[in-house]
Amino acid sequence: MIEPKLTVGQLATATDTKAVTIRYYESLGLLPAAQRNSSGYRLYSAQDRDRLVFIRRSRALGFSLDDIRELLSFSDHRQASCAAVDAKIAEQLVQVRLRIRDLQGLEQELQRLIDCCQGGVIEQCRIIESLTERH
Amino acid sequence: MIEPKLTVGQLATATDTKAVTIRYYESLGLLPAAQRNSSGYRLYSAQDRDRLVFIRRSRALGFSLDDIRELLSFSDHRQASCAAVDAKIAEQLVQVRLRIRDLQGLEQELQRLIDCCQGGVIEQCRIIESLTERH
DNA sequence: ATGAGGGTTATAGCAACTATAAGGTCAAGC
DNA sequence: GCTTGACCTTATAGTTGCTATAACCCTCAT
Repeated sequence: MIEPKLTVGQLATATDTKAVTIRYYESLGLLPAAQRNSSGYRLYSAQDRDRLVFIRRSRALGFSLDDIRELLSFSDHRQASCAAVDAKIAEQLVQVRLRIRDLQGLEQELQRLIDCCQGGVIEQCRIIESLTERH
Repeated sequence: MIEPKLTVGQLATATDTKAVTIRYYESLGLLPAAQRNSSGYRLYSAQDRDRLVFIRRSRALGFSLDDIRELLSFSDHRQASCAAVDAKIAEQLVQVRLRIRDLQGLEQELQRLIDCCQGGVIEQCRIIESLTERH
């Protein structure tokens, strides 16, 4: 059984991406220039779909498109050591953890602000006051 | 004692902001058009500085410049109820918590990826494989 | 008077899309 | 056979919150 090729809209639906985003990735070279049918429509194979899934999964994990370009080039060198991949994932984990700590700081600050407001008018509102104080 | 006015660079230093950013805020109307000296240099009062501190503190808490525009307008209506301010902070807290949960999901995913890699070559690397699987 | 270190404006670039315009294609229903 | 609507094409501009660059002006110490 031959694989059916997908149009950009079908691929978009299949991968929960927007068609414009797919074309955007192509324009950046993250996806190869798609095959075209006789009237210029893009056609995608299962392999193209896999590559897009890879990109979207990586994006969902917080990698930048530049990071992803690198990850993709790793995945194209099937005989290379996977140490570099490992390192890249580990570094991303570090970044994510930093960001979490960051946000937990904000969370506490915001909670503190909410706690210190007793209602009433702005003039007496300790929130607005707090925001004007330097740290 | 009269207040000394600050130049943009001095204000920048005093508030840990960059001069360009201050001018940018002015261009957006977040800061009022600054007073100028005879040769066109911007001059800032303590009140201007307070407003900038407010903006920067709010940015540090993750508010967008649009949010901040709103917060500033609240703080300019000193007799209004602070309920709206409260609500805005509470909403931001919700968003921050969502983002934290999000990132904790990523954290686990990344950890899982790292755990499943046994070293070796890319071809056998379960990380790359995992990234190509749809969720 | 010259150079360093401020200041001024306008414009372009960054990431990762998203939106819009202006048009070509295709399958279905009448 | 024709129209309608949903798709496709490209190119360009907008989004957020800055940052960088260019090209110029001002001030002060040497």
